[in-house]
Amino acid sequence: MVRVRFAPSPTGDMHIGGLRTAIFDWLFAKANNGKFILRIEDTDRARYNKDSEITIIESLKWLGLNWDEGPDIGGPFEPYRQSERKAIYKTEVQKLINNNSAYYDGATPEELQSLREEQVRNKIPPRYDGRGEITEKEALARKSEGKQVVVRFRVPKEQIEFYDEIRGMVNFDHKEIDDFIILKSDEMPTYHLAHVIDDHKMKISHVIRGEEWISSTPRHVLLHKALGYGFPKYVHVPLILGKDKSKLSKRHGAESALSYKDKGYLPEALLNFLALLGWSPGDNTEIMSITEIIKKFSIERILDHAAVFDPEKLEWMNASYIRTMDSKKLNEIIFKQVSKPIGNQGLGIKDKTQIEKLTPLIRERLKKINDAAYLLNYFFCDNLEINSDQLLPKNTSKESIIIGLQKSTELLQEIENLEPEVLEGKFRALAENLALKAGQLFFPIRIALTGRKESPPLFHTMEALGKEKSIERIDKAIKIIERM
RNA sequence: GCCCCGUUGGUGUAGUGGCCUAACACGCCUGCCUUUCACGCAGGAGAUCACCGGUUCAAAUCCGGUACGGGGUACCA
Repeated sequence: MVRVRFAPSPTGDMHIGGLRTAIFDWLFAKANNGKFILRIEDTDRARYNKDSEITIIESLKWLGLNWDEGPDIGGPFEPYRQSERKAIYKTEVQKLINNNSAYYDGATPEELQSLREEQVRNKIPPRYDGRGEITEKEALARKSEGKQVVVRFRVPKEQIEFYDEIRGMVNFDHKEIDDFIILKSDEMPTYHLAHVIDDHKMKISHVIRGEEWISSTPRHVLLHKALGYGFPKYVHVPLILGKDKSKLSKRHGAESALSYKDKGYLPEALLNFLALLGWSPGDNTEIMSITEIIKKFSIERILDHAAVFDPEKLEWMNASYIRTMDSKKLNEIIFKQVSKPIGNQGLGIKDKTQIEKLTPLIRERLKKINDAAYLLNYFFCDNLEINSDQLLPKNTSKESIIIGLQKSTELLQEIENLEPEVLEGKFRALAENLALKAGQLFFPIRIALTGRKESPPLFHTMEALGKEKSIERIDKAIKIIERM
């Protein structure tokens, strides 16, 4: 039975890198009919952030990465929050102490610091030498005096190796690893101890996590052995780097998962894109439904090197999803966006039917959903701002533009139903009568109607805008030109 | 410093010893379509597969070294 877990620390926002790891976890579980478990690793009280867990859960839910067991829904191995599992860790630590695999240590942070400094000064690798080891009795006495005591793991003098599913055998010399802390002075376990115990107790089959964990895996291997546990399979997935090839961080702009939601990215597009960072199906297909990705996903095809995050390609993929999206759904999400207040990337629109006829006009121009407000803006504003210079193309005289616009309003007045094909025929005829090229007439009209040089096809815009508004805007443009 | 992991056009990937005169996608450029933008379509530029050496009849693919990049070296995860 495949059981994988995503085990974030609630110390900040969920980032793209973490999200990608979660995606691989989830994909692997789904591909193998396994279980996906969410476990919150909140053993660091100093860095703990209350909102973080909420953000993490929201991010995963947004992407549709649903879990089978977790802190919110429980499961057969609850609790799924490490801070609630202290008793379990304590028992296991006691076992370790009893069989001499771990010891109490009374060295103070100051002592540790000076030891480290001395070692660095002498150009020897900074490593703890076990000087603070004390007996259980001494530890108890110290604690009652209010002094700090930790528990350290006694690293055995043996060669350590483990098999990484992506990279193969990895070897470490025991000299590289010093006696590390497994229980902190606040009686919280460290990550190393806690996750080993939990992965075992929760019957995790595959530990899928970021590459940054490779160097500490020997400790985990040792811990598994000392505790008498079996081993999970290790899968260290490549990191995601920023444009400058450094680990993705705040420097690279808003990269928290939820910020992509705010920016108008579709969850299915983000998922698809992220799945392709460090993995590929092998046949060069890129746009894939979630079902397809699950079907094709395998650990063997995960790459062993980091990938640079390219926001431009993400944007392309997002736009591609928007283009092929079901109309009803597109209407829905565009409306959701533009119904937001004006200051919040919306247009304050209350009536959904207003959007339905406009969706086809902006669909292929939309890269991100929150671009909708800009693209739709001129359909809804009452006082369109017009850059007067743009009304006069260089190749056309002021007079002929005025005449063209005037005739246009007259023409519009006569037409009953504004159908694009009909409009186009009539306006082309008008241009011909006035001895103007189509563009010479259409361009000023476009500016008058939209205030912009680019827009959806003119006559579709006219139709959407309606007769009254179109005439009104053209009249206004004529007045502007006359004043020039 | 020490340890570990990597290295195919700017970016993501394909490639698992001969089909590689290196494929696909994003981006970039040109043209077509068109009333503009976008979409779409047709082309193009861009990689001596990090470098050096070895194995082999044959290497992007296997081995070694070097360089470069990344990660780790905490009472953080």
